[in-house]
Amino acid sequence: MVQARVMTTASSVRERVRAELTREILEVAHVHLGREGATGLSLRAVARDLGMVPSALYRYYPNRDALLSALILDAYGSLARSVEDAGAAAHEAELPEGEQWMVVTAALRAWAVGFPHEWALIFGSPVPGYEAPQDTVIVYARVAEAIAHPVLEAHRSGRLTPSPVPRADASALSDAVRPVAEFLVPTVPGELVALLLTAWSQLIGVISLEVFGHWRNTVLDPPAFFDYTSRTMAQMLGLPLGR
Amino acid sequence: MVQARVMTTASSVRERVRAELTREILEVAHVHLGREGATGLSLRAVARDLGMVPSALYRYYPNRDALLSALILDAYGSLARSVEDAGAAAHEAELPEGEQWMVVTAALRAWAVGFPHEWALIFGSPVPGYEAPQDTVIVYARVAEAIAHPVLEAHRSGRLTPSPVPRADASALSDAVRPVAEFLVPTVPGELVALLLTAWSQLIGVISLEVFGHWRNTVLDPPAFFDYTSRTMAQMLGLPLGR
DNA sequence: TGTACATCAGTGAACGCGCGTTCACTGATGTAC
DNA sequence: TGTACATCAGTGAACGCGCGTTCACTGATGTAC
Repeated sequence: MVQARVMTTASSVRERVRAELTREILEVAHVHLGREGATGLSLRAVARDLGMVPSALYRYYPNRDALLSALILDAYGSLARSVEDAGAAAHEAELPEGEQWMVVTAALRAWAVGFPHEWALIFGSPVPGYEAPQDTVIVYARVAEAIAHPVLEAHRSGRLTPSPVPRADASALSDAVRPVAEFLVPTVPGELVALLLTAWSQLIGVISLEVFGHWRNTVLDPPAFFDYTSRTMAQMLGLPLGR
Repeated sequence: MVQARVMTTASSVRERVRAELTREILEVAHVHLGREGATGLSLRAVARDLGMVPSALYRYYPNRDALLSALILDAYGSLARSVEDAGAAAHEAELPEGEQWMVVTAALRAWAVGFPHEWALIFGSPVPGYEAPQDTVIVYARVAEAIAHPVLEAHRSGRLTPSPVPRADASALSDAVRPVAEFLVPTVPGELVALLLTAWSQLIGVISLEVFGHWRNTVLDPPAFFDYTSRTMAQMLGLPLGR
C-alpha cells in the first residue's frame, strides 16, 4: 500500500515535470504567436527560447501542427472561460438582462484586444492547408452560449420586447438557421435565432475591425464606439436595460 | 513628326509588352494567392508557372513585398469598382434608397464570396511584418463611400426615418467617430455616422464569418441570411424600402 | 537601307537562410527483485 | 539497502527543402546617324 503510493507518487513526479514542460512549451509558443502570428510559428525558434535542441520538442508534440492545434484549443478555452466568467458574475449581480449583455460582450471585446493574435487564430483568415481540430466546435459553442444567455433568459421570462423586424420569408429564414435553432432550444422562434446570429456577426465584425487595425484614423475611441454598438444591439434584441 | 510618332510607337511597343507581362505576373500571383493565401505567395512559384527563371521577375517587381502590395492594391480596386458599379446601376434604376442599399451590400458580399483570399487580404488578419501601402486608404474610402451613399442621399432628401437609438453620450460618441464625420460631410449628425459605422461593422462581420468558413453547420443558406441581415440594417438606418 | 552602338529582358549559377523532421546516441531517473 | 535492468528526456548531427535575392552573362530589340 505504502509502496503503491510511493510508486504512484514517483511516477507522477515524472508526469508532473512532463506536464509542466508541455505547458511551458505552449506558453513560449503563445508568446511567439503574439510576435510573429500563426504562420511564423517555428518549432526551432520555440526550442531556442527554451534552451532546448529542436528535436527535443518532439517528445512533447508530434509535430508543428499539433503544437498549433494545442495553441488554438488553448485560445478557445481561454476565450470561453473569460466570457463565461463575466456572464456568471453579471448574472449573480442580478443585473437586468440588457446590462448582462453589455458585460458579456465587453468581455468578448476585452479578450480580443488583450490577445489579438489568438483572436486572429479563431476569427481571422483561415491558415491555408491547416485544418482546425474538431474539438473546437464545443468550445466555440460555449462562447456563443455565454453571449446568447442573457437574451435567451429574457425571452424565457417574457422580458424580451424586440422591435419590429423586417418581414422576411419567415420559414425560409428559419430553415437557413435551423442547426442553431435546434442546438439552442426548439422553443426559441426562428426569427429570434436569426436576430441573435445577426448580433453575433455584428460583434465579431466590430471587434475584428478594431483588432485588425481598421479603426486607425477612423474611430478614435474604440471602447466608446463598441459600447454604443453593443447597446444598439441590446435594443434591437429588445433586452431590458437599466436606468 | 512622323519619325517622332514612329519613335513613340516603337518605344511603346516595348512598353506595351512590358505592361502586359507585368499584368500577367500579377494574374498568376492572383491565382497563387487563391490557392495558398498571402503568406504562401512565392516569387519562385510564380516564376515557375510563367516558365521564367525566378530572377527574371525582378525586372518587373523590385521584391516580393512589392508584388504583394500590387496584389493588394489590385484587390482594393476590383472591390471598389464592383461596389461602385452596383451602386450606380441601382441609383439609375431609381430604386428607393433602401433597395439601393440592398443592391450595394449584396455586391459587397458577392465580391467577397467570389474572391475569398482577396477579402482576407483586406479584412482578415494582418500579415505580420508587412505594412500595407498607403495608397489603399483612398480605395478603402471609395468602398465605404459607395456603401454609405444611399444612406447619405436619403438623409439629404429627408427620407431617412431612423428608429430611436439608445441615448449614448452624444458628444463623446461624436468625438469618437470625428474623422469619419469630417470626411463624409460636416452636415451629417454624429449619431448617423455612428449608426453607419455600426452597419459597416455588421456587414464586414457577417461576410467575414461566411467567407472564413464559420457558417459551416450553422447557417445553411448564407445568401438568405445575409439578405435578412442587410434588410434589418436598412430598417435600423431608417431607409425607405420598396413594397 | 545599312551599320555601330545602347538598352534592356531574360538566363543560370550561386549565396545564405531557416525550416520540419529523422535518427542513433547518452545519461539520468525510475522499477523490480 | 543494493544491484541489474528498463524507461525515457534530451543531444547533436544530418537530411532535403524551398525560399528571396545577387550578379555576371547573353542575346534580342530598339536608336542614331
